[in-house]
Amino acid sequence: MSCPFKPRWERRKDARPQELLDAALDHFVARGFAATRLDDVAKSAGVSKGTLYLYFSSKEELFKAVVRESIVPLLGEAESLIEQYEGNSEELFRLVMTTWWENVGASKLSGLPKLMTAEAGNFPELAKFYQEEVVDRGEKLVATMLKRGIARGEIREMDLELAPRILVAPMIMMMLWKHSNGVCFVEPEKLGGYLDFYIDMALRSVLIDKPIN
Amino acid sequence: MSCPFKPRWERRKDARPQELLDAALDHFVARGFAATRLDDVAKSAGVSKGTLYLYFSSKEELFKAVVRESIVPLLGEAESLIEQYEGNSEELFRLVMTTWWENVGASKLSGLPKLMTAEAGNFPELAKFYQEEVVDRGEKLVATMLKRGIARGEIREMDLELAPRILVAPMIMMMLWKHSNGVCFVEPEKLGGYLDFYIDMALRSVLIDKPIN
Amino acid sequence: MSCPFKPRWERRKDARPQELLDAALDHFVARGFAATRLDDVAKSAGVSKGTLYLYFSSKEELFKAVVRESIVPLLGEAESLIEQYEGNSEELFRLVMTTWWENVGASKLSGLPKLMTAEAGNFPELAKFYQEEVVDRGEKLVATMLKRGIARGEIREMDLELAPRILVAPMIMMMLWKHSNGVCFVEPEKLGGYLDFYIDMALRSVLIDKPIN
Amino acid sequence: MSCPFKPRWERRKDARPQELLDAALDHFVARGFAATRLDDVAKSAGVSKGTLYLYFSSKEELFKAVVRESIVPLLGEAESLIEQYEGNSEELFRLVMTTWWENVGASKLSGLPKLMTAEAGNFPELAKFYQEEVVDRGEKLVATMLKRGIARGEIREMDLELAPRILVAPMIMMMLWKHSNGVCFVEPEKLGGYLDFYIDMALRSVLIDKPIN
DNA sequence: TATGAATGAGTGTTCATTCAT
DNA sequence: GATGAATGAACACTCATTCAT
Repeated sequence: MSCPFKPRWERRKDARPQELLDAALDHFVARGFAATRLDDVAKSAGVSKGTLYLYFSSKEELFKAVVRESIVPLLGEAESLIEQYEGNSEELFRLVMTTWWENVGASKLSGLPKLMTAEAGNFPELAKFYQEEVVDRGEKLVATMLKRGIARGEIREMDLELAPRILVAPMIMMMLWKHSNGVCFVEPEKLGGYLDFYIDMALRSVLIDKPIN
Repeated sequence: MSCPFKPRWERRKDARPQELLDAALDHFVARGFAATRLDDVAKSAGVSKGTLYLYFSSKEELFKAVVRESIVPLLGEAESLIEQYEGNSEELFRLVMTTWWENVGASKLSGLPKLMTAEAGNFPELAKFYQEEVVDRGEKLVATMLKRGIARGEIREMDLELAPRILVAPMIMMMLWKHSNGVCFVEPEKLGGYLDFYIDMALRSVLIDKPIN
Repeated sequence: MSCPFKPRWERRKDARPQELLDAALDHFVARGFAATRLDDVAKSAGVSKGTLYLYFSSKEELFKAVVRESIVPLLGEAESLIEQYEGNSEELFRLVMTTWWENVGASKLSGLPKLMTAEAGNFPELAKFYQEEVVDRGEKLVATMLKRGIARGEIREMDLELAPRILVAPMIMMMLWKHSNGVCFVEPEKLGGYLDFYIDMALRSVLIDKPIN
Repeated sequence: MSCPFKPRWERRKDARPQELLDAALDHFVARGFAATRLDDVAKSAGVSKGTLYLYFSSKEELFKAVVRESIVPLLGEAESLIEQYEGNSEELFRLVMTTWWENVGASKLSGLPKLMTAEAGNFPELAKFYQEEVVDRGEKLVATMLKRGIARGEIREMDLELAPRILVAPMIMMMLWKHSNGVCFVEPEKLGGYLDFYIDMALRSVLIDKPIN
């Protein structure tokens, strides 16, 4: 709280290797919590299984750390971007979503939604954390963007509680596709097309003057 | 004999499989494949663990059966509905999505997308099956609806490969929300609001003449 | 005891189907007691698994019955044959062993030694029964033969406690070979050669005047 | 530390496999493959059940290892003994068989024939391995001994394909007796008598000049 | 008498967790 | 700190046994 750089969850070691979390994220995203073997995580990280326990007291703690550490960098940039932006709503929405996709969707962080979708029921506290730190914050961010557009007369009036989640849904789905091998498979090179199309559709549903594209 | 509580052995073989699949779907959706214990599934279905093996040769086969049996009846209705419909595109879209939500989204079948999202990586063949029998078929259905609207001059020209998936994404997300306890939690009574809002947004993004609503 | 035709173990049903015992013997011989599934035995006999329990109260009882019923016809003939025989020892030995092989070695009863070898440790009472009814009786039979030969001056003096078992060993081994697929495999058509050779060897070791052959 | 009772974790990895194989051999010989519980094997070896899986990937692999590791040291000595021997055939045969009995028959390795007899049908590949590495090699060894005796004019001409197996049969049977509790039971102290008697009988059947004994 | 669906104890196997080194 | 052998609870799966029909 008073320490601005220390997240609320306790670090056991300051030098807690990021490699472990990286390796763990890969496996958790690919196979889910239960099906992930710590043996495999350890092997991927190039350490022994016992070493994992030097940094995380259990598989569950490792999982929580993976999620929490992954979440940190997610939303900060976008929030400040919106606050400072001076252009019109269409450009802002395009910029935010494109940046989001480049920074998150294209990185391994895109696995988080899949992870939380699959495991929320098994990790209620973690789900709550995710809900607050990502979902709520993300929706507030979009609501801010919409409110700004309405104030500028670029975006029509609408229910600002419902709109963000519906508006963002396709973006989330695109991240799920990336990690649902075979289901809703989209060739990586086509994802860009989906992104543009999605932005276009979203703008058409909120802008007063439809974009030309 | 006259006892109102049927003794265990009196259950009919014909009724069993569906009871088992129902119980299994509940557990698989709630906990995922690996974390689901067959003991629990059996208990939920009111049978012993051994009985499961009379009907499904392994946990994996049970899982596959759950997915396959759940989706078969899903899409037929919608397909014939579209074929026969004579009204305009807005009404058709509203009808299809509302019906879909009532039949699928509001039932336990809504758990399937979560299941496949979480487990696709662990069951490649099943993922392929799901992709072909559900995803592809569902998208074709939406594409047909759009094509029909374009022909009738009600819907604008658009990329019919990209549009269905983007258009449908919020509907899928709504189903995921239902089963991601805590994450994106939506109070059940609010889901109706989301549904209407979603339909409105979707229509705005495709109709030539915006709906009034 | 007082009933000359009723063996000492109790029959549960007079009409106890021989088919069940036959099928069971096949499986027990082929796979051993523990690895034999009653499902398979039932299927081989063309009945349901439940039917087995109409005739045998447990797998163990079935096994015992198989062994006991199989043993019955084993030794009676040979005993009376020896008693009545009037020729010389060489001819008698040849006759007894050849007959034995034709009646037992060539039939499915040849599986008994394998069965008892494998399961004696798990069925002590059955082992005792087999020991008394087959082994001891068989050795006494051979001892009688030898004693007769010694009295007739055809066979050398020897330890009549040790000799029978050693003398008969190769015959037992030949029965084991038949049922030890792959181990000590002997082509069926060669077994006859082994039989003749064995008889010749045995006679050489006991006759005072070596046979010519 | 200075505690005379070694704590569990201090056992060396190198020593483990052989301890496990020893314990497993005991149980497999006593009860057969199917009836042997890995729990019991582990307990006999003083480890937990899971430890077995550090060394053998399955019960079947453990069984195979037991057989394979047991036979390696079996035949080498006898082969070189025969090659170098300079005395007459009677002495050689006595020496080989006596040594064999001391080294194999009197050790727990004597359980192998029983094991293979009982389980050959369930492990075809293992049976083949045993046949080639033990049975064939053993018979070749005896054939060599006989050929040598024939060349020296001490042993009569005979079919060298049939003779070894028949000649050796009683020795094998003696090993089976040891492990067929109750069937053909021979008091341990009498086995020596059987051995001498067997050697005498065997020699009488092959030597040109009968031994005096 | 015969059936076969149902049971549940038993066992092979996995894997998170521990701990002496 | 790091290791990896060892543990044992947990769980998938089997199969002898039961019993209403």
